[in-house]
Amino acid sequence: MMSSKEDLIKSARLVMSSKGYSRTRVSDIVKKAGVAQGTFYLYFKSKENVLEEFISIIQSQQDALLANIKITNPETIREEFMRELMAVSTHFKEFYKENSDILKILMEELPHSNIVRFHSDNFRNNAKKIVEIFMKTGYKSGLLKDMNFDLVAEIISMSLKQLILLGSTNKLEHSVDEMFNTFIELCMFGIMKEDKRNNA
Amino acid sequence: MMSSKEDLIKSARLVMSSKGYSRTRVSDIVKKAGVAQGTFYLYFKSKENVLEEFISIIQSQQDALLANIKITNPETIREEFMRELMAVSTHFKEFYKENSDILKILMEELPHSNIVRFHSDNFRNNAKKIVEIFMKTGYKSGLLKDMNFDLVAEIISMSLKQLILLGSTNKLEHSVDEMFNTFIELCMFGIMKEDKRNNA
DNA sequence: CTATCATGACTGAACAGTCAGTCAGTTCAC
DNA sequence: GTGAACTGACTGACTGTTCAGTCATGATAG
Repeated sequence: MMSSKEDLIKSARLVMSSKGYSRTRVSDIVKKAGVAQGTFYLYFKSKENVLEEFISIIQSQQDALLANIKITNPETIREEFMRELMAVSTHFKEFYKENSDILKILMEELPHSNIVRFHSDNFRNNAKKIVEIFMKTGYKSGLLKDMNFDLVAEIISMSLKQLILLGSTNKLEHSVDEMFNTFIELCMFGIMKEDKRNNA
Repeated sequence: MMSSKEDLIKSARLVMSSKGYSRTRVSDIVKKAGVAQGTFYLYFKSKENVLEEFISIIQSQQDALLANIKITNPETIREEFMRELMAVSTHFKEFYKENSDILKILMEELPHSNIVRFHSDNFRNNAKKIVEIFMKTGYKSGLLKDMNFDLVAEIISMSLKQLILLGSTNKLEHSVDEMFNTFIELCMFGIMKEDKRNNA
């Protein structure tokens, strides 16, 4: 048996991720949850308060994600490095799959809602930080090129973000998993043939 | 001397790209344009009609972009290929810079507005098509690896899209130009050192 | 005089948020 | 064991506001 609050959150995730926050009516949410309009306001101060609820869900999920990610040690060999990269990317994928609906809602509102903006830096920076630490480790081990890692981390976490949005918008020719893996391969090796590179 | 309609479009670009379509009020637009509420409806059937206006602006700009892009011939050598790649990416950058505000508005509304969705496939496919043709040409010339080019084109155009969004949201530590160039480098060569690759 | 362009007060629908009231369930006094 | 008193989750009709869109009227130019 689900509580009314759980019903409401579940409905809000569903409706808001398909219609977007602004277009979603409180009446849509309560109708889907099968409760009265007033019940909504027993559990949420306002419509916007739902976003805060979402943020706290993401924050706790993110803590769990970070706890699972081990940073490679600097003496890592290539095989070890690749194995750990795969492990990290698998954790990321799972996190995104679990929360793609909420993440989509929050990211769409990010530029327009002060509440979301206030909390979101935290998430973006954490994603970026993981990528960055990972790359610096790879560089120290002599596996990666010398690049502007801050910049590359920004680009990679930005693209991952876009993948999340696409993932919840279902009209994809390729699965998110497939895109995720290819994206990582692309970032690691590029599309240029290696034997042609030294001609430059 | 600007016409009222030009004023209104300029204002709509400004307000909608910062507040988003749903949160923008017609009264915001007319206030910024310095005309009365009724004047808006002399030039636009409805608020939503502004989006259609935006779409037609993008479509004509896009036609100009496509006209400028030459596809490399299959016997291209590496230097020629890279030069053409740079030329294409420069054209893209200019197109994005010119229209980033409108593109941001349309992309945000894409999952929620039937009007935008209806027209947007066109734009997304064209961006993807250019990337794809370019890669296939590179592959035929023996410069690029054998990959799932449809998938890679999807990923690259998706990331470019995200770059546009970031470009109009000003809170960036790196310039869009810088990110754009690094992104292309990343896609071409990856971050992995080439001499380590053959160990796999 | 007629056309076109512009105005801004007005309308009505949609919506977020409220509140007086219902009712199933629980406590407790006798 | 009965019923009176109490609780609090839940209801949905209601309210005040916001806002897209209208229209009667005014200004200006040819």
